[in-house]
Amino acid sequence: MAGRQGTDSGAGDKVSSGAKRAGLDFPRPLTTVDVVIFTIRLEALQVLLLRRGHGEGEPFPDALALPGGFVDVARDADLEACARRKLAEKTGVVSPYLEQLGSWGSATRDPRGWSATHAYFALIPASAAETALAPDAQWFALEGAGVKPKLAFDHAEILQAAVQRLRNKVEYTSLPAYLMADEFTLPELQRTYEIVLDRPLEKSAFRTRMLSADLIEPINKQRKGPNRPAQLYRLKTAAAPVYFARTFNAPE
Amino acid sequence: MAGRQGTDSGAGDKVSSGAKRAGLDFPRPLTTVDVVIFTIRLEALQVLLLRRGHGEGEPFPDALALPGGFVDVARDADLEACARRKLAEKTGVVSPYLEQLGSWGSATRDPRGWSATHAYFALIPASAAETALAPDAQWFALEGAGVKPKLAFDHAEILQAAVQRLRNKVEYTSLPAYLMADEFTLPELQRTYEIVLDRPLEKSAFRTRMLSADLIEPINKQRKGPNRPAQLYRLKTAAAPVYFARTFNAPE
DNA sequence: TAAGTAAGTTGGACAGTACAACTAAGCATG
DNA sequence: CATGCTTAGTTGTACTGTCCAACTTACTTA
Repeated sequence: MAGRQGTDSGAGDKVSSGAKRAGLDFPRPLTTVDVVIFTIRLEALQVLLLRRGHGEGEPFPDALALPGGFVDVARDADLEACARRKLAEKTGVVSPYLEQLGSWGSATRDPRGWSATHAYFALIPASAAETALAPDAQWFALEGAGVKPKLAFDHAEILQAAVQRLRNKVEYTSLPAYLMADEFTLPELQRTYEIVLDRPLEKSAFRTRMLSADLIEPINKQRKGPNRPAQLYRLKTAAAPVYFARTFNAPE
Repeated sequence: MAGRQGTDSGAGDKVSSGAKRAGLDFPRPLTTVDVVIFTIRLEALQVLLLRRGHGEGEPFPDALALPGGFVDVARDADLEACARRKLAEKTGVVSPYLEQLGSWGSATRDPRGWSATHAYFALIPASAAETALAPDAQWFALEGAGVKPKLAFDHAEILQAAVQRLRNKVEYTSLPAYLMADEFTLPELQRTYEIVLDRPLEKSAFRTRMLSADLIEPINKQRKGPNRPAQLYRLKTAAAPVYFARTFNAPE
């Protein structure tokens, strides 16, 4: 039933007398936005988590949680702006890759009442992962049972969905490019893919795919190391990710 | 922006005296769920739309809109249950393919105030597309400029996102199987793919892909027509869709 | 019996990955 | 300065699955 409304109300929801209209004078769910922020640190995929406070009425005191919070109807023009705000507040990072992940809402996920969260996931380069980090924020590797320690709300589920979505898309997109610094070598990019996918990739197929995509371009510089120097590349367009027509190998 | 909900409500969110906790005693966005319901009718991909009423305070009177409405915190255990409820109310269909599409929220999408909708998309077989259809609901083909006539809210954008997501996934999944009747032939399945993708597919590659996937099984029956009869198949498991390792051809 | 149409098969060309061996360029060691 | 080690990058063959087109099969209609 597409709820009709009482008199209403624009922005201030006066409850019109006896009109029982769902949504306007019925209780509204809490609305939050959470952001799963990934980076690569120490050869591992890591997520930014916050230690929650323990003020009065605060659920899940001292637990770890994803960065996020209530939508501020006065400050946030839309959901994505809200997500960017929370991202910036916690990392100082301006505009990395940000994608909507999904939403989770139920009567029970927040002890304070029916609540729905809009989850986003962001990829930021390791170089930006340290700067201006909020004091209550910390990076956690998610290998094995690493981050399992119970997260607040249903954030463990959201995090798992984010990892799954990321792994899935890395299989056939150029998303890991957003985890790289401005300049990077092909072996570094491949390593990033391998860390996210948690499996080794074929060197020559990987190079063929990346080089034939309209994704990166060589710059006039090399990365010197103890061995043969590697050609440095940079992203061609800071724009949209590339979608490949296949996964790397049988997804099974 | 005024409107706090007085004392209220939900699962008991008492507002502690003077505590100014965002979200609890701050205004909450409206929360809705919308469902994009697809089927194949008359050799075309079609969507279910509703003609809105024109009661007092109703935004977008008489406009077309996606089926949906406010989350009912008393009846809906979670968002997906809410989506299934709305799906059932409008089509009578019980449990087709239902996937979360994303969420749209902003200060301006609903004239009544800051609102966020959780969008789902559903696939139902043509056979079920007629039964128990709500009186205000109607199927619309979305060829060319078919359904362009302005939809309420940002529903045009949501619909476009749904079509894009569907087309994308059809490229490398077995989603169209959920648009089929219980028994179907391979040419019928291929035709469904072609309708959704709006381009012809190669017969032999299509057959190879479908038959080598663990998706369908032949039944001991044939579809008789004016020409050579076709083998009938059914879905092996009513369960999860199959993901193929490639798209059908270069997506560009 | 012949023509027509759609179902289903077959085979060669092609694209991109899988696998493995190879060359290239730097460093460290003696 | 030659040798060996390590990583960057290339080459070539095998294989998988699509692309493309011709072919066979089965049934209807004239």
